[in-house]
Amino acid sequence: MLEAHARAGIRNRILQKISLEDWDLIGPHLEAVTLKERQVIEVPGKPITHACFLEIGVASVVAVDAEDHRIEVGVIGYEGVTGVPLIMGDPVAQHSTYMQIGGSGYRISQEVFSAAIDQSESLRTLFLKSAQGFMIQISHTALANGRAKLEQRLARWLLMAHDRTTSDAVPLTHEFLAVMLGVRRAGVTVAIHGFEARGLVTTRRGQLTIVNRAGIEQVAGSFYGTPEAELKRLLEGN
Amino acid sequence: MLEAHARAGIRNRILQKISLEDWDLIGPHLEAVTLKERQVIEVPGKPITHACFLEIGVASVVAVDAEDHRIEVGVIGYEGVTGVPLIMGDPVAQHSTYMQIGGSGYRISQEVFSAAIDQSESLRTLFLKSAQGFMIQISHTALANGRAKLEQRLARWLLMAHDRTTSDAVPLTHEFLAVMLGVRRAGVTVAIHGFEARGLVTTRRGQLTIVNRAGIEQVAGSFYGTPEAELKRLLEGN
DNA sequence: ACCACCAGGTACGTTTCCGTACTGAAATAA
DNA sequence: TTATTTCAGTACGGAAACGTACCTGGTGGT
Repeated sequence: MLEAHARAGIRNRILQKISLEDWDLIGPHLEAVTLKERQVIEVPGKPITHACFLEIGVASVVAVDAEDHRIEVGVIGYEGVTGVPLIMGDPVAQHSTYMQIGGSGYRISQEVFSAAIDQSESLRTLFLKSAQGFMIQISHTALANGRAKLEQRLARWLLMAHDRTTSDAVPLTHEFLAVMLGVRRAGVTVAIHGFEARGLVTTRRGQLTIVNRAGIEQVAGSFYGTPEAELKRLLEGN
Repeated sequence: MLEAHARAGIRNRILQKISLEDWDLIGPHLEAVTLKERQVIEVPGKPITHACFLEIGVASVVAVDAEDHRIEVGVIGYEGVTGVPLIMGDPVAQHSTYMQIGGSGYRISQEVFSAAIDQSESLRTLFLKSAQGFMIQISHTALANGRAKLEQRLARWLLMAHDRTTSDAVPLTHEFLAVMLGVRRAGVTVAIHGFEARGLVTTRRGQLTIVNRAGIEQVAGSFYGTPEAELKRLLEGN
């Protein structure tokens, strides 16, 4: 439950963009939630119970196929909302979604969320733009997966995570980074060593800290940036 | 222009699904078009002028970044419609879209298309489901790009093309297949030889014919199939 | 304090695919 | 027909990443 006057403290970009008139459809139905790392948000094939507006933390959206091949196709943080299929009118989750970096947010039930989108055109426009931004992110994941080297993909991932966290620390094991990128754990270890040697990051057991973001951006090259710019255009734009 | 009684001959799955009431918003504004191979449909960063309902042929949707890395993220045929961003309320193309296999279809101007979606909720629901299906396709392209071998990705592509064509012939050079998959032309040549040796396809200069579809499905494994099944669920419903 | 476990460092042979490039054959244009 | 271009076949060294596996040191539990 969030009163109109409480909106000041909100970080979530989408919630911020909701107009005062639309706020009644959403705000009063929000429930503050803590989201621990590994907490499951959506399960493939199962109904989506809530949409979740993240404030802190990073959620991973992972595509899975029938033979259990899996790879992360996108991440969601304070700039977006989980439950994209709901926006598209599909109540069923297609992907596995879970918290990769713990945090907090506000959630709203599927029923209220879907009804709000149906009722308010301006709300729908907003959420559709958010979904479109996410779609662009997925496209560029496909591009990076097909064209980029491990090192570039890792750099891209770190930047996307960094965008969505408040500190420079990325509290993740090499193992999890490897699962998300769809590569070997050992491959991630070696790549991180490369970053460390160049002074781009420092590491600790289960944690990695970004020291030179510009340097990491240079490694990622243009595999990073387009979805971020496009989301900005979609939300701020015109 | 297409009168209601002319709908019988339509192959496009989305047009087929438009209700009689909604048809007035779309049908009378359709313009029959021939779509030659390589014909450009959307250019990244430029406004989308039309949505295009394909009847025959296959369109490639290609993600491009600032350094001109490019890879195909999805294909569209008679099961869908080009101009997905329009459905999401974005008038600007993000991807490069062009005909990969020539054919024909019906197009409708952006203005009329967008207005129709705004006006009719049932129409919007239909197109959103189509867009959601396309998003799933992109996700699985990302999965295949990250996890599958060249041979599996080639098999997946051939199956997706085959689904969208009327004959078993795929009139494409190895060069174009390579561009779409983001691999070397020589790599495609070798992979096709493998298929040929196993009796899965026959080849001619600039053309490839599918002989044993089941065999190709076996090669692709579960990298093929999920988006197709999900689209069916979305459109045929529940 | 001890133990069990987990994260990470490292290694090695192998596979896959790349970059490049040359050749011949087929289609197209002159 | 001949010339030209395009497409396909093939080769070779090399880079990238894989699968696997073993070992060490940090961390948390009891």
